[in-house]
Amino acid sequence: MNAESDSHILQLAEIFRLMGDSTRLKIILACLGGPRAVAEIAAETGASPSLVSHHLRLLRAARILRKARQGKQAFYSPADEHVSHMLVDMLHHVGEPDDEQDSEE
Amino acid sequence: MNAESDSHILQLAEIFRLMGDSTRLKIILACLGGPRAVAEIAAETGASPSLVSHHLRLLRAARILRKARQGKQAFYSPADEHVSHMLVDMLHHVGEPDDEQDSEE
DNA sequence: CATACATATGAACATATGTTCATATGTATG
DNA sequence: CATACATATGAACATATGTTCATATGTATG
Repeated sequence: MNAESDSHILQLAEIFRLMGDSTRLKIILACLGGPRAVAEIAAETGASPSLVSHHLRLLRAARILRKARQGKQAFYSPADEHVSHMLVDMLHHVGEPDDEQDSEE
Repeated sequence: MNAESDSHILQLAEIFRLMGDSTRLKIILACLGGPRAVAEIAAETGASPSLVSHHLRLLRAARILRKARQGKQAFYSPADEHVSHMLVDMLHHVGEPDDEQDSEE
């Protein structure tokens, strides 16, 4: 495990950490369909605008979402396609039934 | 956001949460290559056997890794291919340069 | 059955983190 | 420049969580 791969692992863990909170994951998913205003995201996720804003700051800092101000509103959308694609894939995975084998105890 | 998709989101968030710790992510990656004993994982990740064991329990409970006892040792490997594939993909993503655009401030 | 080794577990602790509330900042409009 | 609206920010708090240490459990061997 060299320094470069270790750095990649840390980056990856950071992305997963941010996606590992259901409120934050819902916020990300709400933005997958295109630019969403903070108030829209709050309504769709059921979280307060303040909380959404806090999380959006983290997601933006991690380059998961990008921000675009337009008048009084701020619209957020996915920062790149890597994350979007992966999330769509993962949602499929969760939707599919497990090909699980035995499990002791 | 209906009940089913919400359940999927919670499942997905749980998986991400577990992968969102660098120690745990290293443990998972160490097992991608095939069955690894606890002591091996500890050596490769630099974590104590006790800590590795704690994390392995969580990863097993979440069906991310599966356990196979063989004599005194316990070997862990990926529970299914979904997670393995996704991790490999994600590592590629992190390795590739961003096609980032502008960013204010 | 005693010993040695590998792994697992529980308690304790320090620290990180999600959420709320109050308040500040930014932006358009009269 | 005052008002209204959207968003952002900071402090405070309760709770979750990663790690360590001591100890227990499981398994093979003499």
